[in-house]
Amino acid sequence: MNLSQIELLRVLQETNLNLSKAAEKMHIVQSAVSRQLQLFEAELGSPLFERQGKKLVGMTSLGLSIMDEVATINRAKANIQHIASDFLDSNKGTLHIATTHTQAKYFLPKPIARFREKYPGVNIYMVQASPEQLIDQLHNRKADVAICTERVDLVPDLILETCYRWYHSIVVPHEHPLAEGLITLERISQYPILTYSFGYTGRSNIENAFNQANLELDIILAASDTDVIKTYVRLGLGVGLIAGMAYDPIVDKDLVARDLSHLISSSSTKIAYLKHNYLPQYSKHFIEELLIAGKENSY
Amino acid sequence: MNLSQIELLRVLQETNLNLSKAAEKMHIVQSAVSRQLQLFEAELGSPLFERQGKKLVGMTSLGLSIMDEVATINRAKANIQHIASDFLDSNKGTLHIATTHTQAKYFLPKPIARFREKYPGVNIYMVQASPEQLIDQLHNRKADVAICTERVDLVPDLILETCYRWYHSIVVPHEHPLAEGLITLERISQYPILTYSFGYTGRSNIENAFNQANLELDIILAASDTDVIKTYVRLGLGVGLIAGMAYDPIVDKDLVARDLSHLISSSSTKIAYLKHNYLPQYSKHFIEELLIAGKENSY
DNA sequence: TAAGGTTACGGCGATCGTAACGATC
DNA sequence: GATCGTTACGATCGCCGTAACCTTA
Repeated sequence: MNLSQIELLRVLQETNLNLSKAAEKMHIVQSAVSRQLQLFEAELGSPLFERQGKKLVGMTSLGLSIMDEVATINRAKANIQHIASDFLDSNKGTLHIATTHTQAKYFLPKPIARFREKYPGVNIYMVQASPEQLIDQLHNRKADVAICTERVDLVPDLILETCYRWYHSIVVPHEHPLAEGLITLERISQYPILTYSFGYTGRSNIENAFNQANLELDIILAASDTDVIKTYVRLGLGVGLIAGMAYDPIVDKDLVARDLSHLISSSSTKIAYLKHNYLPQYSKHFIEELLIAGKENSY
Repeated sequence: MNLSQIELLRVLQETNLNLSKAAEKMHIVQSAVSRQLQLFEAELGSPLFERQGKKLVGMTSLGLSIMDEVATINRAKANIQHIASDFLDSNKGTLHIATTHTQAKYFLPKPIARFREKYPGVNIYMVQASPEQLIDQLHNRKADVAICTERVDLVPDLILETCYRWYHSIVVPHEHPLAEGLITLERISQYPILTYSFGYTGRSNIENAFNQANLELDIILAASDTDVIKTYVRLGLGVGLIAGMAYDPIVDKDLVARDLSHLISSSSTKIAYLKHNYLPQYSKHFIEELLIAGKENSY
């Protein structure tokens, strides 16, 4: 058994059990891959893959039952390499952050600024993506840390930390009826709504609140991006239902924000990163900064 | 990086960083080990070991920080091998049980008999040892499962399952004053005591009970073995303070057992096995049998 | 000087690449 | 015949063992 054989198993999974593709990925010729697989199976004493003729069409139960261990070894190997390269120059490196537009624009600026002060040598790459993509980014190791609100529960091999809690608000032009008076779900539901796309920024909490009150929402625009929503609110298309922190009293002074904390339950923005994955010191520090910034926030 | 280099790191730890001993353990010459270590350090870019002259005297912080991953890889590798050899003939194999005398004699016979009925092809090796040794047996992979009462809490990388709870009893000859009347700690403390050695079979619970009552015990004999205790009780040396389940109404009919459940808090016998360690199907079944037998017991 | 570690060098074996072949769609 | 996998064979590179050498208790 050797590490390239272990790696081969991983690559084979990624290539739908195609030996030729796997060989390409591993920068060796296909025949070498074929032999290595045979050698490994011979060493273990029984096949790891089901074959139809010569084609690999699936894994044997033995193959399946060792894949956990295979993944563990590959993870640990990558971790060793990261730890070592990290050690060489501990304050240089790259931090990959995956997040959604709302977080990137309204929450991250402060913690990122603080982080850059402390680690000026670390390059920051920010990837914007949908909540589901965020998790893929982590799994593909394209991101070290993800920050988002929805769809991150119940994913195993992720570590989740609640960063901060916040409430939704509505935003309307000053002359809109909802700019005045007591806000209720009933009143809101009488107007066309502009809010986040499904799966974004606490959208599910919005759904739940109105569903429970047996009210239907007339969502005429769904965007993944608060700025788009605000733009169309300004045009008078309807009521913007956005994250409270996305209202800026200065920039948005032509709009009125009304807090909905009594109507829609709080959403929590979370920090997610891979379990069993080595994070360099500066990444851990960044997470610290996020948590601190989260505590300072009170939207 | 390759698996033997990873293994080398483990072996070096076990040999107090002695390259020659490590080479011996790995069945290669010392110069090969020296070179492999250099190659690995070169690959990672910085040394893993502190050196005084040429001698290895400790690990660098890099070395220390990768040892977790190293251990993980070694574990996973061993697991793969176990899973595979297990797969070859799933109902043959060997089950190594580490336990103390009391468990071996009074608790294990029934679950082991049941286990043998279901897996007649599995050889059972039982190692008797002190509670501390039990844990070493697990870590050294000399045992798959350990069953014992004391000293197993707070050890990381062990999985613990409570098997059953039991109480202490005293045993005395029929003519002894304690054979009659209400049993109290005060009464017991007036006689010479024969009980378990320190660290064995709930001994710490005994200590605690008498300490809290501000009573001193005159322990004139401490054995790791209930039979020794009973033998000397028969000779009239004093009061035997033993695990309740170690009194056999038939074999020990010349002795009287008095329950102490109202005086000494219950002890719990636990099943311990290594986290992250592959156990074959039959071993898991054995643990099931232990839990079942534990539930049936009511000492 | 014994014990532990490094360096130099030759040889062997593991693994790769080339290439021809076999199977399956 | 295109794709995918296996087998054969020669070449290469990695790794081991021998052996001489260095260093420190």
